[in-house]
Amino acid sequence: MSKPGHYTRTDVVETALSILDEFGLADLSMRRLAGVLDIQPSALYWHVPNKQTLLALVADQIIERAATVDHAVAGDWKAITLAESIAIRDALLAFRDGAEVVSSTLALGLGADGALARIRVGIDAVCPDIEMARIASESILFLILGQVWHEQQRMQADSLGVVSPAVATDPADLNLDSDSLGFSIELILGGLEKKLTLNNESR
Amino acid sequence: MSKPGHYTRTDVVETALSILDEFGLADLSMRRLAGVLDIQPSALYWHVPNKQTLLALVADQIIERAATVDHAVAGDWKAITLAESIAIRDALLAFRDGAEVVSSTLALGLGADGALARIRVGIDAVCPDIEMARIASESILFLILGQVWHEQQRMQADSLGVVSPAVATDPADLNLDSDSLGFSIELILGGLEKKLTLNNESR
DNA sequence: CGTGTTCCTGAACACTGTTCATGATGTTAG
DNA sequence: CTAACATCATGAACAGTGTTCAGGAACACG
Repeated sequence: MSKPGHYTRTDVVETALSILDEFGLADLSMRRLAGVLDIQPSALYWHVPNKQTLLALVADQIIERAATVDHAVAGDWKAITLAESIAIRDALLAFRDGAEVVSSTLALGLGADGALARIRVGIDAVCPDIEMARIASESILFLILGQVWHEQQRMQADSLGVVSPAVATDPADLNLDSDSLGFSIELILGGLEKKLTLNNESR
Repeated sequence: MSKPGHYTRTDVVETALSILDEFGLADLSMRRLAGVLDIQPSALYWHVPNKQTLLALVADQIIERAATVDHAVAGDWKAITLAESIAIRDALLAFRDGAEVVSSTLALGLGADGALARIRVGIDAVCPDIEMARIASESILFLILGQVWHEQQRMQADSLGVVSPAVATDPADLNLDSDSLGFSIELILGGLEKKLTLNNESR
């Protein structure tokens, strides 16, 4: 990973992403990143104004790599939204501490807006109330982030080997967590559907 | 805030809580905490093994102070769950960066379980499937944490005065956010109710 | 009086993000 | 060909961070 000459901003972000994935957010320091690139830490500040925006760029990369969902073939709006959510979930899970990185940069409003946009497409199609669509989409995003964050933190705790192994290595756990998210989202979509039909009947 | 003699663990947590509320999580360092107590930083490590568990104790304090909800007078299970959720939301909002602190310690599994327990009481009463109740309760908790975290981060950004004031000081925003949470939770509770009645009809 | 617990001191270690003056490249213009 | 310029890097320093550890003062108990 040590190139001969000069680096570009993309190289820096890419390397940061690989460090994040291998060693976790806690070990992603500017000094370590510079070390991997065989560069002085101060050199990073030519490519990036500070660490926070570096992390924002990393977060953008993570959700940009979420698998694309074919809306034409995916089915009705609920199926589309669910598929899109699962895609985002998988993208977060694909990188160590992915959920925490995206959560933070999203909270700071520094990026990672693509996730919300992707969730909204299915909902906007059937929900005329724009405010209602916004709240529902944000709720789903919070659900994904919260659950994946929780799961990834538990993975790290498990790998450090402190928790009880009886619960930790339950073979059905991964599937169960995957179903958990699907179920939670179905709850929201079901509730939304209910509210939508009620609004239609009242006219 | 400087006592004459020795301090107890409660004093340390209390002081940490006050620093958090006044200056925010970023400014809550062990050195600053020690300074307020007029004590060497190393002295803190007699009361507490490390900063993370200190923050966990702070998080516990925050959600312990959530207003109690009278279940007898609050109404049906949906009203109870909503009231409990609003109480937790208010507790998080009562301290600066409250949502971030609770989120982190909850993700690390170091405490703050009281929040989940409070949300569950209303749901457990009507949902026989224990796994279903768990997922629904966790979803609501993630919703609360995500939304309040977002809101508090925006408050700090506003106070630093960088964002556009046109949107920032919208007078209807606070009420709107409060309604947002209520609406999101209603979505989940509505979806849950739907699933429950379907299960009942199928027997 | 001596022993033991409780709480704290002071110094140090190994980090962290960030700034700044300086310098070596390579590209472009006169 | 030379002078200027943007690009990308150096190396040292600043001001902080969480945490550890040997030691010491104050108090209670038998």
